Amino acid sequence: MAGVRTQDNGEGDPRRAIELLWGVPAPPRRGPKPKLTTADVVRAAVALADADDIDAVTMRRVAEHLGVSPMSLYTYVPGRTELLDLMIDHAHGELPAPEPGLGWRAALTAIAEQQWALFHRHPWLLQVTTSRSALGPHSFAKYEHELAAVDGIGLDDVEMDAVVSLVTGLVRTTARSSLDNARLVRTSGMTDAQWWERAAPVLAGIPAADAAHYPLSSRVGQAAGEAHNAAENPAYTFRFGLARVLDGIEALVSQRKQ
Amino acid sequence: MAGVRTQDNGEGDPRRAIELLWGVPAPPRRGPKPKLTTADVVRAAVALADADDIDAVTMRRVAEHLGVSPMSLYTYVPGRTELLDLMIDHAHGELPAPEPGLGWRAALTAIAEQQWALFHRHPWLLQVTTSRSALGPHSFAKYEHELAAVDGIGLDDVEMDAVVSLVTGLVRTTARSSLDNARLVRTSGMTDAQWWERAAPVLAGIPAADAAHYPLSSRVGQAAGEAHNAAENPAYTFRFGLARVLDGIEALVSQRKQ
DNA sequence: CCCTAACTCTGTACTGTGTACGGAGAAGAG
DNA sequence: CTCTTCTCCGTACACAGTACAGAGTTAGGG
Repeated sequence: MAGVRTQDNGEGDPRRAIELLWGVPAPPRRGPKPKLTTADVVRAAVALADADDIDAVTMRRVAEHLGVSPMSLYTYVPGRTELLDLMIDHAHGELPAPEPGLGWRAALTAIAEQQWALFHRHPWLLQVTTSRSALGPHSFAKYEHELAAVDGIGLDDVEMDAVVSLVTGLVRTTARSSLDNARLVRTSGMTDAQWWERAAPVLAGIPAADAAHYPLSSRVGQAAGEAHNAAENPAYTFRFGLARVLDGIEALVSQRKQ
Repeated sequence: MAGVRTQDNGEGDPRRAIELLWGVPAPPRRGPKPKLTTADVVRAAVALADADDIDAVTMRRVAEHLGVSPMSLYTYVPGRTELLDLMIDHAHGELPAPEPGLGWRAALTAIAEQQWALFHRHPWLLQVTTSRSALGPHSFAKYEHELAAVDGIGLDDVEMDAVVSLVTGLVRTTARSSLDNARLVRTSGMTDAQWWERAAPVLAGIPAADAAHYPLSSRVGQAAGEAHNAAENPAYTFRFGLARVLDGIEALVSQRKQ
C-alpha cells in the first residue's frame, strides 16, 4: 500500500561532480574518441526516468539504451549518484526565466505554476533529494529567479529566503502527493476508486474502524471524495494552499511597509 | 552530492495488510508456537530505521536482529512493503491526542510542533511514501485529530481537508530538508561548513559561476548563512512558514465569518 | 493414543543492483 | 615507431527481496 523510500548518496569529494555540472572544457584528450558525451548519458537517463520511475534509471539500462556496456558509463559519470545530480540540474534548465514587470504575487504564482508543471513532466524529481546538489547552473538560476520575485518588496534577506522556501515547498508536497498517487495507479493497475472498492469492505469488517470512532474523518472524507471524485485532489490542494500562503505573505509585506 | 530516491510498493490485495494494521484476532492456530509476533518484527524494524536509515531495514538485518532466519519474517509480514506500512502506523501512534479547548490556531500549532518532533525522532518517516497506506488505526486517529483542530470555525469540509494538508505538508517539507541534511552530514562525515569549504574553491574556479551572474543568490545566500551559521536553517523556515500559513488561514476564516 | 492436517521455520537459489578491477585496443605526443 | 593515455568491456563481488521445497512442531479428530 505504501512504502516509498529515499536513498541518499553521501559523496566525498564534490569537485568532479561540480565540474561536470558546469561542463568543464575537458582535459587534454589523448586516447580514442569517446562514443558519447556526458550529456548523452544524462539525456538517456532522463528519458528512462520520465517514461517510468527513478528506479528505471539503472546503470545497466541506461547503457543498454545507449548501445554501450554498463561499465563504460563510468567514463562519463563518476557514479549513479552524480548522474542523478546531473539529471536534476538538466531538468531545472526547463524552468523559464521570469517575466519581468510582474508584481511579487503574480511572479510567485507564475513560479509555483511552472514548478508544478515541471514536476508533472518529470515526476522523478520528487523521488530524489536535492540537499547539497543544487550547485549546477540551472539550479542556481532557479534560485536566483525565485529571489527576484520577492526582491525589493520590503522583506529582509533572511525572510526572502524563507518565503521562497515556503512557496517551493508547497509545490513540492502537493505535487508529490499528486504524483505518488498517479504512480500507484500505474504500478498497481488500480484507480483510487477501484482500490477503495476493495479496501472498503475489509475495513468495514473491522469493528474498531467503524465510522463512529472517526466521525470527522468519515464526514470530511466523504465530502472531499464527492467534491473531487477521488480520495484526494492535489491540484485543488495546491491552488488552495498557494492562495493561503500568498495571503500570509501579503500580511507580512504590508506589516513591513508601514 | 544528492540523489535520494523514493521507491514504491504497488501491492495488489490490501486485505492482509489492513488486517495486520488493525491487529486481526488471529485465525485458528494449529502448528508450532510462533517465536515472535508481528509487533516484534515492527519494533525491530523501527529500531533499525531509527538508528540509521530506512535502507537499514532489510529483511536480512531485521531477521538477524531478532535471531531468526530471513525467510521466517514472511510468516509475520507479507513482505517488506507491508512492513513499512506497519512501521508508519506504529510511529503515528506516538502522536498525542489533542489538548481540548485550544483555539484552532493553537491547536494547529501544537499539531505541527508534534509532527515536527515526530519526524525528528523517526527521520525515516520522510523517506517513505504514505499515499494509500494511511489506513491503520493510528493514522486514522492522526487525521481525525487534525480535523478536530479546524472543526466548527466556519470552513466547509473540503476546505478543512485542504487546510490540514497545507499544515502537515509544511511540516513534511521543512522537516525533510532538515533531516536530509542531518543524514548527509552523517553519511558524508562532513558538516555543511566543511562541505562548503571544499565546494567553494571549485565553484570559484568556474567563471560562469561567478557571483556577478547570481547577484541575489550570493547576497541572500550570504545573509542567510551568517544569520543561521549554516546554509539552511529548516527550523526557522518551519516556524516562519507556519506563521505565514496560519495568517493566510486566518484571512480565510475571518472572510467566512462575516 | 495416534495420525494427519496445519503451521513455523530454514536453506537454497534466482534475478537484479552498483561498481571495483584488470585487460584490450585506439589515438595523439615525442 | 613507440609510448602514454584514454575508452571500452567482461568478469566478479556483495547485497537486495523473495519463490520454493522440505524439515520439524503442534493441536484436533478418530
